[in-house]
Amino acid sequence: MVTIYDIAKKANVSAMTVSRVINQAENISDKTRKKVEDIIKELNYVPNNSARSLISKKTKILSLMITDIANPFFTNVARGAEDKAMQMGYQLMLCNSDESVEKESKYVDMLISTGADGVLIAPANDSSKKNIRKLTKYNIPVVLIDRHIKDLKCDQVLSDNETTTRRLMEHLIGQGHKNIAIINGPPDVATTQDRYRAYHDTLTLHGLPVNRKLIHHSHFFRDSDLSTTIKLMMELPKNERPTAMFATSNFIGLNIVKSLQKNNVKVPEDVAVVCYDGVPNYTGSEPFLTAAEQPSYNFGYMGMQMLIERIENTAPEQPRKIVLPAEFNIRASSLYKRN
Amino acid sequence: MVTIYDIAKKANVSAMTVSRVINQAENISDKTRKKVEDIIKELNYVPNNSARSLISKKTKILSLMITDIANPFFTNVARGAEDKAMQMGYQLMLCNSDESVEKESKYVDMLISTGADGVLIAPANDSSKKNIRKLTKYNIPVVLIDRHIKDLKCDQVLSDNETTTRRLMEHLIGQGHKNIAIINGPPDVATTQDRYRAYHDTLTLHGLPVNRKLIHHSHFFRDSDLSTTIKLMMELPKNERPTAMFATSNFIGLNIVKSLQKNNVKVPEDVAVVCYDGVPNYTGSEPFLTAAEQPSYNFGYMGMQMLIERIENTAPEQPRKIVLPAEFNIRASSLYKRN
DNA sequence: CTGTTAGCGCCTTCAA
DNA sequence: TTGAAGGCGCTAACAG
Repeated sequence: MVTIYDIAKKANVSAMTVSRVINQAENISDKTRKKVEDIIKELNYVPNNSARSLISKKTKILSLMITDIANPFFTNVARGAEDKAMQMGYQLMLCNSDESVEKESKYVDMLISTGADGVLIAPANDSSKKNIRKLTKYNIPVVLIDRHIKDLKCDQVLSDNETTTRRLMEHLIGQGHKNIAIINGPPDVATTQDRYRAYHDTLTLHGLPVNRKLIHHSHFFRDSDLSTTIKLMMELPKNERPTAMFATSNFIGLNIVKSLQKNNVKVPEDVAVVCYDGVPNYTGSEPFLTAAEQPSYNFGYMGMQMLIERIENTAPEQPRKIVLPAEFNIRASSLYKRN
Repeated sequence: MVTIYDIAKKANVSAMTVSRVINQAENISDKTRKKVEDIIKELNYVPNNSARSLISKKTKILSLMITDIANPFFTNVARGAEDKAMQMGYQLMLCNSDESVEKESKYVDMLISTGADGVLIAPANDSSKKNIRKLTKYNIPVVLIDRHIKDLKCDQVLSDNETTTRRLMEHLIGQGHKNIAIINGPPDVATTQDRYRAYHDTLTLHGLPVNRKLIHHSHFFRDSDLSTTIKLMMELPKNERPTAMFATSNFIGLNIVKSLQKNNVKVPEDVAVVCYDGVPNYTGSEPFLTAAEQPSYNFGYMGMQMLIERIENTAPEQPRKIVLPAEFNIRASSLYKRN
């Protein structure tokens, strides 16, 4: 390994001078700078970040902690985050928590050990609070994306849960639906709670009842069979039976549609479906599912920007909150007017 | 920051003893070990990896260099790579090269600086050789995935380009197609070359002509309009006009189908389409495109495994080559028999 | 403008 | 089984 001392010796200067050249210091004569730079190139010298970090306490390493990179929402988040990180001279560590606070905790320890300069995190659930607290305790700035956590003061990039849910619901109500089911995520996740509240409030606002039998919690995984839930709901007496379903996340929406079809319930004739968040359309054909598409790339990009500003102390002291609106795409799955 | 000295002082032992406890050394009395461990927990001590790396020259950081995490093939590669890395106690750095050797080169320098223990890479193109050479020059093991590079001796996980291409082609030939176009990737990428060769050989083997007018190079990006190419081909005299197209990558396949439809060419009636590699089906409906689906997760998982074995010196000295077969899914886009 | 000294947190080596 | 000294590669602080 080539060190600054090797460079120094060959250039007949001190190691300090080499260090100055590397760090673009001002007070160096052009001659020595040139000489040192030439030798650096000649010997293929690359500075050792471990040594630098030991002194500076900075690693230029950031982390993106998400639940699963294979979920298209997070795939785009990652792409946005990495773009911004690279642009600002940072490297990005990828961590998949799989919705598990324990796995998250392992990563947190690794990140502290590594000396990550900051973490952009979509927390697994409300219990992630202790993981995040641990990070901040070690002075590692954290920016929350997608899911906020109560009583945790930090920058965040969130979806406009209230507006988006309301608009999806009002679309259904406008189509004449009265019994609207909600297939939601796990109860201990912020988005689940916020979207439920907006669901509840919108129903109430429009004078519609909130029926506990039409509320179901699923998980976020791809490919889960919701047949049992659907059967239970479809066997309700006609005055309670849902004619529409609100899925609070992308995979839940897909799973509902699949499970409905599997159980011979026609979409949208028997049951209309709307979905919070979408998925990429990889087919040539028209997408089917009505969805409020989130600007996922920007969750990553803007989150990263806030994180780096926080790290580099160019951010206002007060925690900032960015709320990103969704884009509505009304499609066939919810287009069937009822009386 | 808590250091081993803080622990040592509080435990009335030397820093060395603390270090031994951390590193699970054998020769420590149970009593002192217990005492030290308790204090470590009490003070929330986390070892400083920069300091450790400075001595050990190991960072427990690996890199995954791919062209774009948003391509579903690489999304799954990333998931597989990260799973294996985490399982073996490594962290994973994500790098998107965007098919650019220059961007790749920047990442390489950062990775050398960071002291990455190894790199799993899908090289941008043949010119990536110098980037990889640089890594190996710094004794950073490299494992190639998806794209090999001539005269570069290292472990690799590749697709079975020859067999897969041949089977896709023979499926088309079996359907009665004689003029089969190939919409390939950029010429300087290994998979482009290998798949072209197999395309060429299969045609020849079956006594079919290879027509230069039916050979087109596209790039790998999502959403590119292939209308010009398609028009040119469809305006050929009937005896040369393609009745089938072989797309050598997932997004190319999608772009072809879209562009064909846009130009009022019916798939599969006018032109059948087969595709090397697939995309996730996020719709409830049947997928349309005939595809040889690659076990992308395993590219990442097995590649990572080989990389870690190489790093930890548990691999045979000879470079290994794993060839993963594809799964054939014949679908509507190629099911239309010709005479 | 350039060099010297000391030390970041940890571990290797040797000694007790 | 434990400890002391020295150094990994680099840079802050000071000196010249």
